[in-house]
Amino acid sequence: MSRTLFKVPTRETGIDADKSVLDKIAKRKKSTSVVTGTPSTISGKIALARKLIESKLGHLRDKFVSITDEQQLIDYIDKAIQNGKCAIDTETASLDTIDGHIAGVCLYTKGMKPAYIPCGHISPMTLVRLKTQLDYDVITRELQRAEDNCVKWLLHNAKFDMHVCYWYLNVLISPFWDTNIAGNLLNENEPHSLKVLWNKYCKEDDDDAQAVKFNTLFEKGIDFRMIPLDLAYLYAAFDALMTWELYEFQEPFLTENNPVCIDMGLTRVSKLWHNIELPEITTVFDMEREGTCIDTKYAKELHDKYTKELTSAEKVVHLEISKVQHKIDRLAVDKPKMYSKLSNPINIGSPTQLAILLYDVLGLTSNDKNSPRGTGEEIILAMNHPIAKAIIAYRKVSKLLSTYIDAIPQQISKRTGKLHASFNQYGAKTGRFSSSDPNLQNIPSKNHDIRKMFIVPEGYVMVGSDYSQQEPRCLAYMSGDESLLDAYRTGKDLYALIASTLYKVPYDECLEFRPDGTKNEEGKKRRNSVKPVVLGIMYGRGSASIAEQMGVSKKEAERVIADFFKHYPKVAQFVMDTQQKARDYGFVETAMGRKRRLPDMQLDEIELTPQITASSNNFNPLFDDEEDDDDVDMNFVPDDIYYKYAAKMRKAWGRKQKDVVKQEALQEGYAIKDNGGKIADAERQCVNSVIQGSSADITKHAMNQLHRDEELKSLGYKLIITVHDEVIGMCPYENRHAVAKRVQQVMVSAAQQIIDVPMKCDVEISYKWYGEEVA
DNA sequence: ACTTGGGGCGCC
DNA sequence: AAAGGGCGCCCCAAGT
Repeated sequence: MSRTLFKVPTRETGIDADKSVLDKIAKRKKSTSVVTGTPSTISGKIALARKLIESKLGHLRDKFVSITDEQQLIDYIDKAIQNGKCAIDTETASLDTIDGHIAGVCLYTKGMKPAYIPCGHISPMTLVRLKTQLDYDVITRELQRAEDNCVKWLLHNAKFDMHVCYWYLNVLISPFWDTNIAGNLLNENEPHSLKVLWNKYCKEDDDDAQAVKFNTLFEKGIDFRMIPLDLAYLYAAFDALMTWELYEFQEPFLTENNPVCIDMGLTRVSKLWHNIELPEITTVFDMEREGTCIDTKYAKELHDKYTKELTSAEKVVHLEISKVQHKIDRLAVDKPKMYSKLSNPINIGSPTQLAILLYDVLGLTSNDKNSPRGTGEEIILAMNHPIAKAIIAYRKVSKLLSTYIDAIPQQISKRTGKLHASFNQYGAKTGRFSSSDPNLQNIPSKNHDIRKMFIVPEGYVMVGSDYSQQEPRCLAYMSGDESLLDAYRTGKDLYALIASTLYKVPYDECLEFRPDGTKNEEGKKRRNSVKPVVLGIMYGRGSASIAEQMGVSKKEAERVIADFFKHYPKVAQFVMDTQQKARDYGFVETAMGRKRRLPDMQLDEIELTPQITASSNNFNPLFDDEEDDDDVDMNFVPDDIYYKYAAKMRKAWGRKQKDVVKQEALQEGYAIKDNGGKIADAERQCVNSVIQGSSADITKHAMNQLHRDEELKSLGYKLIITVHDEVIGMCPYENRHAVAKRVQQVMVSAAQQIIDVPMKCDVEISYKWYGEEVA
């Protein structure tokens, strides 16, 4: 692998260390810890950590090792190379992998003691780096030697440690396994922290080794570099051991020809793991490492502009409030409790205060039965009160300012001057990415102001590429509906085609533009009105909701939906089959075989629990003694009773009627737990998981292909952002045309390696996100 | 002082 | 009768 390293990073000596640490020292004189018993001084926290570590991990003192001798490390790496595998984990001062500090590296390979190699530890008193640790250069050299000798690195949450090794030790790690992501593939419905997984799947002895969470040993915000070396290794080395053991547990499940894998029906999942998710780790790591440029000067201008807007929006609201000051005064007398919750001036950002203002002061009513005191946009605007628009305007500006304009520049790395957001590869249970710190997947798109903050370096252009109708194409493929597939194969506009069949109007009359290029408002209307139907089916929406989206009556929507299913019968079949599969097996699968387990699909409609109360019909004083419990199944429910109430609950419409049935059952001595809601939720998730998850399969595969494409590599193309059906990269200005062409080819071919439907991909070249196109 | 849950809202 | 899939972040209010 010929990935270029940057120049040797500057390393902290520790002397100029964290301002936050100094702050804490300064603060400690002021703070009192008497009340809570929680130590607030550094030395107090360390003393507590010592006590806890010694009691919980003291027995590991001789089983683990702290490496501070060069030859010892060389021997360790020799063994790792000999074994061909090594678990690695890193400890850091904070969760910041770029502007923070490393504390040490944990290693484990079979035949050796789990090891901690401290390197960034400092004296809590003087903040000077401890001299008893190996030099950074030695650790870098040895890790690089292992990497060069193709050691298969086992990690948990690999991307984090890859960043740490890269930014603080200048070593690029090639991950061989990630127990976090693998864990998600094996069961997305469980917590995936290393300790929890290890305790659940690997711990052999209840009393002996017990994985202890960081938070239980260390006070919040403690800098691991200050933990003394004789303690640090007891906690840290365990992580590498746990990662190794968890890998050994997971490996058979995700190895294609292993009987365990076959028996568990994980063959396709294992392929997904090796062919997409595992390579994706490096793809995403490199993407995050590259980061995004932010136009900070422009951000400042935006700050000024929107701050002014916020102030004026606030004024408008308060002007409206001042008009009803007399009513507020009256509230002080009528409902003092309510009044006391109001600040002066009223905080528009507080839902509580806003609700009091709208419902108690102004006496307005909500149009939403489900939230009688709601303050959401729809409810407020429906009130038709002059204050409504002002509140919404204030909210809009406030959101933009606090979530984007002000927050994003703050997260720019001091070290690189770029924004290095996180892209969480298994952020969603469907397999989709999520993004955080900051979330680059919810940057406003209609308002171009914010997106224009995202720029590229001098001499570069931004290359945005997005799949056109990715999810509907997945629906066409997964359902195998010929009419739907035909629409894409003949290159027709899907929505126009659907509108044409549903409204029995010629196809050409359902397009936004006529052949001569002029706008056809009627056509646009028809086309847009069927979008909610397709989307609704993919989201598992009901007819009422679709009707609202379409702007027609519920009846009309039902007719259109029924018509849709009539014309696209395999879509209807697909929805039913998908749900039935989930009921039978407890999961659904994407195009690549990614699983979404939906255990709620296998719930009984209702659960009956016998109520042993004096008033109930089945009360029997003889069974009231606890000794009798052994022989009697206290939860026994006759079948006929179950079916009787299941049927009654099914027929009962609305909460009121259901409550009546529940009361009736209670009289007969049974408490009903209604699972109807959970099952309905799961039913909606079935189809959506398949479509959303298959789309994720495609985008992830495309990202890997783009990342590894030799032509794109030589053209200097780099990924920087992904937003579900969209991949954003950059390249040198002069290569823009070649890159655009190639990106499109790769995106389309990647999709077609997964779904057999023609795919369309639009590529745009610009200098900034949503900037004007560059020719 | 810090965490948690809810409301609200930005995106696909 | 009502029925919206998947996220993360902001703020507030209440709980520890």
